[in-house]
Amino acid sequence: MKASTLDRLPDQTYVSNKRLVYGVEMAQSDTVDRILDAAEELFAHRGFSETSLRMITSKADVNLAAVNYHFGSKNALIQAVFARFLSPFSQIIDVELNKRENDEMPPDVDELLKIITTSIVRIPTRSKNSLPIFMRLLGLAYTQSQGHLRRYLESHYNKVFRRFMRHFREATPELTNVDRFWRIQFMLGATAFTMSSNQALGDILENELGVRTTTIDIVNRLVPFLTAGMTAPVPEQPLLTDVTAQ
Amino acid sequence: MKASTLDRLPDQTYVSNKRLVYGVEMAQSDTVDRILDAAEELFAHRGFSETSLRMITSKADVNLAAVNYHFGSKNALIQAVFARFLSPFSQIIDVELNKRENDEMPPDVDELLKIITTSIVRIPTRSKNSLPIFMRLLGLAYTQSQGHLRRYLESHYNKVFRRFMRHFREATPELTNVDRFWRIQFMLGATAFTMSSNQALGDILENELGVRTTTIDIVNRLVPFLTAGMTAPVPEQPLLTDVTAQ
DNA sequence: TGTACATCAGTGAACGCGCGTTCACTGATGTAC
DNA sequence: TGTACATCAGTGAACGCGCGTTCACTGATGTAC
Repeated sequence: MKASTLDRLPDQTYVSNKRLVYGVEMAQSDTVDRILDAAEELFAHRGFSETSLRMITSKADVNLAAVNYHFGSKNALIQAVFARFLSPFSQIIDVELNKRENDEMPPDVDELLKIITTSIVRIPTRSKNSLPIFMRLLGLAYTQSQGHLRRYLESHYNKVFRRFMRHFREATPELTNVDRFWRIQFMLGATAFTMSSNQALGDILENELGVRTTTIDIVNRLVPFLTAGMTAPVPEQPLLTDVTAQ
Repeated sequence: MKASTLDRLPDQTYVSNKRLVYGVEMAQSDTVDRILDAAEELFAHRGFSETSLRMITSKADVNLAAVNYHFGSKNALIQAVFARFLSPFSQIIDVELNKRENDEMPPDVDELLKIITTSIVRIPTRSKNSLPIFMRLLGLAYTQSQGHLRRYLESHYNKVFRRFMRHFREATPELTNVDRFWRIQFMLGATAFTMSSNQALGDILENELGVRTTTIDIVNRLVPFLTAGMTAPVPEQPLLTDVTAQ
């Protein structure tokens, strides 16, 4: 198809000019992918409210109305950006958990974290920045108040999330449900935050110590930190007592 | 009402009516505080870009133009909201560190975290929600991309931050500079993120397990988690190897 | 002491701007007969 | 096979709206002489 198009270059009356870039025919509905690519990068760098459709469409080099034509609204575009990462991720995680559930020994905290990190690394990437962008988007999803996004994520990925939480419960039988809940939030926080400031933090470190850190380096440092925190003994005496009940 | 108020306070005939509410003289420029109170609550709940000056001024019950009259711009208002929390906080931290620097034993990681948490709790509060609001604002400061805010915080609080970092370095001599840098980011992340979703996470937990968690409860759980992560041994073998150098 | 002027805190209305969304329209391709 | 109509993927221009900011103005209080 590609070759025949090139062969018939003189009478390319069937193929629109827009689809012919450097003589190569682009994938069908190229526009949708171009919008998603531009949107995910701008969202990751600036946040959702701070990124306008005009920024996205001019970066993607498509018409302003194309976002509403293909996605319906800005909010639906935000959700689509997440779906493109999360659908393969949740599939990979499901496969991994299926494998482990046949084992005689249930995975411990360290192994669970390794399942997540290796699954993330295995998401099919579109560029070498995909991993930090995905991490940063996850961080933003948690910290920017986007009600529609929370509802969307909950309705689409709640099942795999709960399945994973069940494994965490089995891996930490010594924790109460409340302690475990908060420690999981701490883990998510350390991860989402670090990944969301990934680039900026890496630049600071390079300036100060002259060392370049890759996303994979950070993950390698993060896992032992999280494992230690997750499996730390629960102190008997609280540090602060709640005099004001605030 | 006006006459009887003035009867009971005969010496205050110069005080304007606006300053006399329920017979109590308000602090000077009541409007400024009302704006700050409304702004900090709305910023904490919705984020900076998502909160308009019209929301703030109508909640504070002041004229729309009053924000620009007293603060100059929306960005300057955001900075003022932070200054009201951070100025007392950095003073308290300075006093605490002065005390400890005369000790023969330098503080370890656990003690350093306790200094921070007890200092935060000691910030003079204006309402019983001040603590979660402050925590959430700190989280937003890190995760929302507000260049002006980062520059402001850096120029005003960099000194106390670096002083604290020096103590962390002395408390963790076994870590390389790079390892320590990233672990400090993990700590900041877990804290900022958890605190910034404070309210929402507490609601989820209450729904699922029927338990109410206060901000102080969360801090009590966070400190042992962070201490364990910060002092975890550094593994000799990396989990993932950097084949793609991404 | 009275008068003139200055300063301060606040106000109401308007400004221009960028936003997400809508709409009528086009031109290429697909389908029915 | 040719013709008529339908569908699809856009496009250009405009829409109304809410935004941060500005500006001329007011009325109370402070200061100088």
